Amino acid sequence: MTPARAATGSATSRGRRPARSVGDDRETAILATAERLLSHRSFADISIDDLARGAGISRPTFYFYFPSKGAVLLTLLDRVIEEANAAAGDVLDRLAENPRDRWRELIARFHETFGAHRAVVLACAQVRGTDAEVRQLWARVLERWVQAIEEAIEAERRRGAAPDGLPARDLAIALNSLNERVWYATFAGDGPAVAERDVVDVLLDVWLAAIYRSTTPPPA
Amino acid sequence: MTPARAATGSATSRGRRPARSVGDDRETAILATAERLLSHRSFADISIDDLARGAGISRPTFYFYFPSKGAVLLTLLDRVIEEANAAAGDVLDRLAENPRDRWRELIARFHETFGAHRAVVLACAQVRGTDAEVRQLWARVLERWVQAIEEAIEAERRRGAAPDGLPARDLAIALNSLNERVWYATFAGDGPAVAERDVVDVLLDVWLAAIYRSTTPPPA
DNA sequence: ACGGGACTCGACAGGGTGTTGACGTACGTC
DNA sequence: GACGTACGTCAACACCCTGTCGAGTCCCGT
Repeated sequence: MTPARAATGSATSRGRRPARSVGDDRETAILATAERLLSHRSFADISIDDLARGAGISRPTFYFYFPSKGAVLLTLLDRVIEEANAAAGDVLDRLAENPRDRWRELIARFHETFGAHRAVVLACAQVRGTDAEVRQLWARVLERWVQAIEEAIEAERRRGAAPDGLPARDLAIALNSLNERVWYATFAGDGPAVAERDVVDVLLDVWLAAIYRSTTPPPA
Repeated sequence: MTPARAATGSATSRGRRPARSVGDDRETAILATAERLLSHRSFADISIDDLARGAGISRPTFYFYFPSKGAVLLTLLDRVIEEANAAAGDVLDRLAENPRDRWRELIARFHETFGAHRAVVLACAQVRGTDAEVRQLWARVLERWVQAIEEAIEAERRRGAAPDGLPARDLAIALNSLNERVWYATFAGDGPAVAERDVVDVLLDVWLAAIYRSTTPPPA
């Protein structure tokens, strides 16, 4: 078994020599099938057989590429996270320039990335309860984001732009949690949710209020 | 089939005459078994056979009482929600007395109720993705809470205690979402979470900041 | 004593998962 | 150009869980 491995790392397995084998196509086909099916029905309603047939292989062959259905989702999630991190870039380092605009940019970038892959995000949220690997990956990623936000808040406090208050880490956790749940509701569309058009501004408003106690934080 | 029905309604079926039949005990036993097992393993890892054996009956007999595993959880959730609503009482009507204390009371009451039944709450959050009935019940309940908070915010704005800003409904949705996700993380214990001891104060702080832009809202 | 509702379970059908073992097929090697 | 070897593939199997059906038992009111 070569193709499928950790998925905790970054990308597709670095094959030794020739690369571009048949299996590479198949693996891609499985992934593509998964994301496609996910936009029409829930993850639980997709069987391994569906994935296999969609990729033009038999069910046992699926196991040659991935150890389980969950591993496929894990790989998909991994990619979305990469993309989100890339989209976020170094916005947080340029906060002082214009806090409001930078925070908005950060939230908007995440919103775009998650929105573009809502099927994957939604599916992950749904299996997080049952799939330990997805849960752990998400926990690790969240921890990084929380730390980044925590540091940004502390920097804003140091420069006197934000008042002291809650421990920065607790605030960072709360704010990240807020976004996660609000996006979930907006993308899932069941239950009370903020309209997709407004969600970035709503989140931004709560973030600014919680961090600065003001909607117009002072620039450098 | 008498015992198990909607579960959307309030409590156990009002039997016609004699009541206290064997089935009543069995139904209770199933419910109790479910809540007990839930505190040791995830909902997905509990089979109907486990529930049946735990209640001292065979698997087919289980189906006499509940149409599915999900229906058991639904009933459990129903009870927790009743309890939460009862615990919340009319706090929101007495907001103006002392906004900070009342909001804190509201959050603390919910915290206590959910904390006391964390296994059920956690399980519901996990199956919400797969079980349509749980999802719908939760959506309905959330809608009620959102409306209550929305009205409270509007009342605070009318009396001049809270500034205008985001549409009250959007703010109410965001704040409810915040609590839900933060509690989930705290109770689940995986991934970054606010310590259980601090969670009420952290939530309160964000609520006050978002609603009043201040930690010390003015009393009547 | 009897009809019927409450209650119970053995046995089955169906569908999903994960594994095994054998079979092709390509390609590097001597 | 015969030969190993690793890649890629699948039929068939064992297993577990769900939901249902039909055949029972027990008890209560008439």
